[in-house]
Amino acid sequence: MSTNCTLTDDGSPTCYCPLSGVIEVLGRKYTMQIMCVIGAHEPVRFGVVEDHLPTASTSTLSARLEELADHGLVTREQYDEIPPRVEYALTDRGRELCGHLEPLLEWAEERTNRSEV
Amino acid sequence: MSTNCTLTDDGSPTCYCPLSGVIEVLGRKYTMQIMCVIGAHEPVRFGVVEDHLPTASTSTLSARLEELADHGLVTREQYDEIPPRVEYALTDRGRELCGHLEPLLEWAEERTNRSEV
DNA sequence: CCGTATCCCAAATGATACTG
DNA sequence: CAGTATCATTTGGGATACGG
Repeated sequence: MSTNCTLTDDGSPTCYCPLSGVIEVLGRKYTMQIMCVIGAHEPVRFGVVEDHLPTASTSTLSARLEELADHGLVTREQYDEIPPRVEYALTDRGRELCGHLEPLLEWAEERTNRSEV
Repeated sequence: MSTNCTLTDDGSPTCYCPLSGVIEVLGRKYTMQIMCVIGAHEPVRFGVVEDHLPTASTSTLSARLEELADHGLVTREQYDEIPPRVEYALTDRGRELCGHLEPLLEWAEERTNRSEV
């Protein structure tokens, strides 16, 4: 249930031993990016997300989106029009998460652009 | 090189299309946790990290640690004593990263403890 | 247009044993 | 103690084609 981590001997932050719930999803490929893409462009259609993650396949994107919806991080609004339209947006919790993710990705991006590929 | 993302039409944050560098490593299992464990206990020995991530195998942990070192996020200090001792700590960049990771994991932990497994 | 269903392959993780 | 090497396995992810 909890972290079962009582070793923080120097008063610094606790650690986060268990690997469950949201973290597992976040670890999957493209998940963090998807969250941020939605956060930056919501409401956003499937195709747009796809455009932003050109290297991700349809099925992967679909899977990620579903997982995120299952975890209550994004909403999926379907409009029965012709042509069909579906819009994804963040839930309140998703927005919370995104607030943490954005600075992280920004940081990672900076660091990547220095010397690595 | 860059994000190639110029679609931020509403003035909100940019998005982070490419999946490279640090993010790739962060996506691997246990990476975020390892960073935070080191951050909370540095300098920390291999066995201690292992104790904090009971479900991770030796080889996985070893691989992660090496990747993190390769990316300049952690340092590895080896003392040629008997018994051998190795200590891991964060680099400046690692600490930066950890600063982003901690709130994220904290948030994730809270959320996980609510209803999910 | 927005996906889901399938199949296949590659990568990643786990388990274990053995060495400096 | 701190790993590395190896092997087996699982899982994730890519491609594709078809359905609503």
